Formats: sequence, C-alpha cells, structure tokens
Amino acid sequence: MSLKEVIQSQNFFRSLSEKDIDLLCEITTLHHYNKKFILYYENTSSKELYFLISGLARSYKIDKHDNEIFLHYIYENSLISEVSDLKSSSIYAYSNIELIEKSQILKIQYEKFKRYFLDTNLLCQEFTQEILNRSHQLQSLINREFVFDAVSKVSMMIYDDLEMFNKLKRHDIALMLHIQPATLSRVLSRLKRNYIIDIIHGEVIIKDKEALCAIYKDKIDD
Amino acid sequence: MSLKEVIQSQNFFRSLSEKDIDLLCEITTLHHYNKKFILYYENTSSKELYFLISGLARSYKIDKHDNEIFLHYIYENSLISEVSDLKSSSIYAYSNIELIEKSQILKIQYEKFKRYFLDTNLLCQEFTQEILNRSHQLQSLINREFVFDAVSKVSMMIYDDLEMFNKLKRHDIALMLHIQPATLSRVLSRLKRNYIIDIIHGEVIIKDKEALCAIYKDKIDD
DNA sequence: ATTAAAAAATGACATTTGTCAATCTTAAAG
DNA sequence: CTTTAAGATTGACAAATGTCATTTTTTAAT
Repeated sequence: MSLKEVIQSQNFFRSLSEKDIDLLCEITTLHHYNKKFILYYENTSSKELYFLISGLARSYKIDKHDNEIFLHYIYENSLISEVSDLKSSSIYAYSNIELIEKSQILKIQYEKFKRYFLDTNLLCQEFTQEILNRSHQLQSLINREFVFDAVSKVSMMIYDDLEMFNKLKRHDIALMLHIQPATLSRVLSRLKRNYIIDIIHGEVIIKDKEALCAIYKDKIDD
Repeated sequence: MSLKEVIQSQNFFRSLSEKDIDLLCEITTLHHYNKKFILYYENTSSKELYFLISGLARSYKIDKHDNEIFLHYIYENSLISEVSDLKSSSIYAYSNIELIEKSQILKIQYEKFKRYFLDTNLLCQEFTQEILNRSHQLQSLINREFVFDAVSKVSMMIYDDLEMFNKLKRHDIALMLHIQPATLSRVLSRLKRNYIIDIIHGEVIIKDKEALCAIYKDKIDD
C-alpha cells in the first residue's frame, strides 16, 4: 500500500479532499517497525507528529526505583504523540512509547501540519477528539491509581474484562495494574478465600459478581 | 458588568465577532458563587459547559478511604468542565470542583455551543488549547504521584515555589502533595537535619539549593 | 501580657505494598 | 512419559507512609 492509500484508509483523515491528502503526503513519511521497538523516550522533544496506522503500542514511565509504570495502550488508527501546547511547534514526550506489535507509523512534520491542517480548521475536530481520548485514558489511570488499592484494581479488571484477564499472563496484568506479581497473587487468593472468585487450572471464574463489583464501587461503606 | 461585557473581556472568546458573541449570550448565563461552593460532584453529568471568569477553583477526588485527593487548581479565564468526547452532547464529571474563592462562572448550553461554535470551527482551537492545558496538568500530576516519593515532592515544591510554600499552611501543602501533614512535617525535619533547608519561625529557608534539586532530579543515581 | 484556639510536631503503632528467594505448578519439548 | 523451563505462589522481611492521640508551638483575641 502506498503512503496515499494508507492515509486514505484512516478514519482520522477521511474528511480531507484529495488535494489536501496530496499535500499531507508531502510532509509525511511511513515507517515500519518490529515489536519491542522504542519509538521515543520521555522528556525528549520531536518536530514530528506520530500516528499509529496499524499495530499496538504502550506508553509507560520509569519511577524513582527504576520500575516501569504502565500508563496505557495506544491502539491502531490513533495519534501517538502527546501534544501539550498548540502554540509550540515541537512536541514534548511525557512518556516512553514502545511498540508491542509489528507496527506502521506515520511521521508528519508537525509545524507544517499545524499550519496547513489545524490553523485552517481542516482536521481540528479530529485532532481534538484524539486529544480527548488521551485525556480520558489519563483520567482512568488517575482513577485506578489514586482512588483504588490493589484489591480494587484487580476486582475492577476481573469484573470489566474477565476474558482479557484470563488471556494475559499474571506478570503482564500486574504490570498493567502497577502492582507486583506477588501482590496480584495474594489478592487473587484473598478473593478466592472470600468465595468471590474461583481459580480452576489458573483460570479465574467469578462466583459472586455483586460482591466483586462492590469492592471497588462502594467506596463509602467500607 | 453585563454578560456580554464579561464574555468580551475573556481571552478565550476574543476571536468571536460581535454577532457571534450575541449568539453566545443567548445560550449562556453568568453566576456568582461564594468560596467553598461545590460546583459539581464527580460521576455526575451536565448539559452545560462551565467556564471560570474570575476566582479560583480546585479539582479533587475522593479515594477509597474517604481521603480527598487534590488534583489541580483551576485558574480564572479557563474552562472548568472536563469534556471527554466531542460526539457526546453531555459532559461527564471525573472530579469534584470546589470554589476556593468568590467566583464568577459562565454556564453555556453545551449542545448549542457545540453546534454553533465547535462544529463551525469558530472556537475549536481555543477549546482544544483548554483541553491541552488540562491534559498537561494531569500529566504533571501523574509525574509527581507516580515518579516521586514524599521527599521528592516536598523538595520540588520548595525548589519551584518557596514563596507559595511559605504562604500556605502546612496542612494545605500536604493536601496538594497528597501526603499527610505528619509526613510533611517529618520530611521537613529530615531536610533540616541534612542542612538542606532551615526553618526559622516556621519559615523555610533554602540552604543548599543544589542538593535540594538533586533530590528529585537524580532519579537514577539514587 | 494572658489566655484560648489553631496549627504543627512528635511518638507509637498499623497497614499496605514491595522485595527477594525458595518452592510449587503448569505447559512445552523431546 | 519424562524433563525442562517458564510462570505462579508463598514466606519472611523491609520500607514507606498513614493513623491517631498527645504535646508543643504559634497565632490571634481579649
């Protein structure tokens, strides 16, 4: 697929005329990376806007003790870069971005993109929506991390997406929830001890859905 | 000051024509509140967009143990509401908003605002910038909370804004940094014991600016 | 200057979660 | 079916911070 075809296939750009797409092509390059590639590191700047065409990425930070803190996934067909100021012509990275699947990335010259497509309101709404999505992810993260303790985090994840929970390795779930595998293991055995879940051949089964939900919903009567 | 004059005085609306401002006036109301008023609670929905004209507000959440978690201040001349999706016609509150000074608030009918001013790209860039500002505040919060321990948080605050630190009550600083007053007190005496700061009549004085900065900058060689 | 109230500091202790090594379990490979 | 390696669990312990009551200090009011 050519660059132009790739761009045309993306929802984000569907409002553009063919002429505008040609213009976009001139300031854009398409890149292919294998999984595990680090796209960029936190606290660095870039002149290019990154957009994930296909594949999967994750955003994470490093804490004081050199532990990784998983922030969120970035799914295909969405903006990767974390824009912080419309007035600035470069992009500052708050987090590290690692590709966790073979991915296709668009790199767009930000300054020109801004001038041709944002200042003229061509893609302004789509752009804003992308930023809102990212903001929403951060809000969820804050919820999970500040409001919830380890038991709540695990309960919520099991309640919300049991399938994913059972598919992933315990180690990866722990990383996502920002707790240690040992802690996750202890939380699970506690939930089992209280007859809220059961674990058969390593697979989690919900036994008391209400109680599970109550763990993280009922902040008050705890 | 009339509603129209208030709107015209705001930077956010300065790109609007007089005709557009009249239109905006029709879907907007101006409200005055005293300090301590809770503007809205988390997990509620609204059909109106709130905008802080003058005064000061703070955004906070309540954690599992009924502790308040200070998120950030909201300064005058900025959007209060936390928009999460351009496609939705209502606004969902992620956090509680309390006014901490006597304030003037604009309440704008969101659906109409969206149709007249966002969908037509009239205020799209200003709106996006507001969302970016909020996003930036959340990023800073995540940085502080995940990456920093109590000593780093306090050091950074003293280094960045000693004046504010000395002006505020210890209790309020603790709330902002999301630590207990007792912990703050212990951190301060530790910094004093290490000759990094001094405390005279309750006022903090920096004695070793480099060491202070090093505490939170050098994540690696710790 | 004295007193009352508010704010801050301190001590004792609890709680949560992390750390790390040892052990057990499961799944994969031969 | 056995062997091996990865993954998960468990125990022992440590670290950071929270909790709460008590004491001290500071500030404000009389």
